[in-house]
Amino acid sequence: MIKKQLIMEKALDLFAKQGFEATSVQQITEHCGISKGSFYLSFKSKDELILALIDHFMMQITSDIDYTVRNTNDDKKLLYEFYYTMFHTFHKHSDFAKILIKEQIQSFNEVLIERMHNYNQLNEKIILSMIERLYREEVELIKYDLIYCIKGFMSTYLQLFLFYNVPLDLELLSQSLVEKTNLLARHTTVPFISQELIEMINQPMTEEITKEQMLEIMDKKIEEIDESIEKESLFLLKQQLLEPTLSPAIVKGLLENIRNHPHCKWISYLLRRYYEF
Amino acid sequence: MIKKQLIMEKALDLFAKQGFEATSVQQITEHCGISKGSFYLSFKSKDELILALIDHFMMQITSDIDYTVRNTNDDKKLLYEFYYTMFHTFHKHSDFAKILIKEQIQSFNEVLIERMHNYNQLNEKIILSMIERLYREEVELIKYDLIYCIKGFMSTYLQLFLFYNVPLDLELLSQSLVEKTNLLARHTTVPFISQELIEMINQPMTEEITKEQMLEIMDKKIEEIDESIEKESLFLLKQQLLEPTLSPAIVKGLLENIRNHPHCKWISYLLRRYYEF
DNA sequence: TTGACAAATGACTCACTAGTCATTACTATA
DNA sequence: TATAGTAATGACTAGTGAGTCATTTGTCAA
Repeated sequence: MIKKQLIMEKALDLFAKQGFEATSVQQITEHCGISKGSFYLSFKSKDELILALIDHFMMQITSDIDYTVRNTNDDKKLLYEFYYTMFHTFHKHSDFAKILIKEQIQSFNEVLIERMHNYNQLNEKIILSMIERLYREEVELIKYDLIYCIKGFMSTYLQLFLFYNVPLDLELLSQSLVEKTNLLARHTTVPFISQELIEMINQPMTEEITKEQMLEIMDKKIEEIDESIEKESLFLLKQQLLEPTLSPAIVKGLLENIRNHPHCKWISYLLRRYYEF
Repeated sequence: MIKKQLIMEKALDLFAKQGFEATSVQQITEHCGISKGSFYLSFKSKDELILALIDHFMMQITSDIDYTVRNTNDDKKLLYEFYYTMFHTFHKHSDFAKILIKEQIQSFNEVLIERMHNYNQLNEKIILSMIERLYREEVELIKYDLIYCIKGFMSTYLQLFLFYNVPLDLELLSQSLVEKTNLLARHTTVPFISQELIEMINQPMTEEITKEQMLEIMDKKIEEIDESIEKESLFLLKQQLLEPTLSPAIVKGLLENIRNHPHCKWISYLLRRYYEF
């Protein structure tokens, strides 16, 4: 167990400096003063190591932030405490944070991408709960945009103190972001990210949607919709899905018909993926 | 020449899917239907290829945005046109954009990091010029924060349409960001990023500052400052730099004295790096 | 001291990569 | 058609990396 921690610590060092791909197991074991074989007694593979690191730190970071949000009773202080804790915990684990930002995950294995996706959703949930508690129905239409703005603030200002090791005043930074967040929450009138868009995004990317699921959604939407063109298009597309008879050009045209209908974005997206347009 | 473009195109494909490191020259040439030797007739190395790609696209993207900002005469439309062009150009080159986000550069060779740093500064300049034109002295104190917020918006919303290939309404997105930017520009009162901080950051990271340059800065600051403690601390630190006589603890204490003085952040940062505190 | 078990080692395998270069295929001119 | 010059090839080199496993070292109870 101790060995495992040693390896994780030293590997973190090297990953933060050189990146994951560029660091060999050899280097890690040398840096630990152990043999290569020994490494494989603690971890089945290099991938298992990075997974352990990500789990270890993401759990800490996530729970730090979650704890703060749950245990700050004073609503007036909530946003400030959130930002402060977030920056503070990332600062505490800055080597890990560097890895997180450098390796945009993406190119790793499936398991890892899935895992990061989950942590991401978890964090979004925490932010959402905070927003809903602070602003109530006032932000109903713009709450998802607010999440994205907060995440935007986090990422740009994080870069600042991770990659230029400049001394920063976290208190001032948090204060400044509190003001910005309040401004956006109270005065934004043009929402961009709708409930539907969020559903599209949070759909697990890997999993394929089945034809049956699509048919189900289409049935529901056909009932919901009043506009005749869209309704008929949707109906024809449903027929096409059950029994392909129409030419690609027609299918594409029908898809175009429903593309901009607010209730059809999700299904038109699925269909486009299905037909590989 | 044609060959070069073919390679760049196909490589872009693979890099966007798998990442730069994970894509071998072999794979690229297979994807092009040419031999390995042929690759090396067009590019001296794999690094030269990624450099060519980055230059090719960054120049296009940067000049697209710059053109729009320079040629939009109507101030009322400027912000909108900026966002729209930015998203539009990144969308047009979405494979490249993916690479840009995935490979956080960082772990590449020196030349590339330097190059990206330059494009980054160029883009910040464009944004700054836009902000100054739109809001004049109204934003003097918060203009750098505004740049960072705009960059934050850009990066989060870019992620949205790069990694979930969801159909997005760029016009609405741009409108929505215009509103947010205006809100922040007109009502923010708590600045975080000062002129001095920006100078710290834009300092080329690779180049080492010489003792002489530090002495020069210190002389200037000693004259500027009125507060006696800070002034004396700075004076002692200057003596120490010329002729080390004080113990590390004392030096650290003196540094602590000047750390929070608004005029001394930069020099205290340099000194801390110099003494490796 | 011995024997049994666990922990640790590092030489080794196998797969893969960037980059080279002698050879071959192609092209255009005389 | 012959020839010179260019473009393209792919087997090859030299190197690296992840992961394995026969062997050695350490530990502790009898």
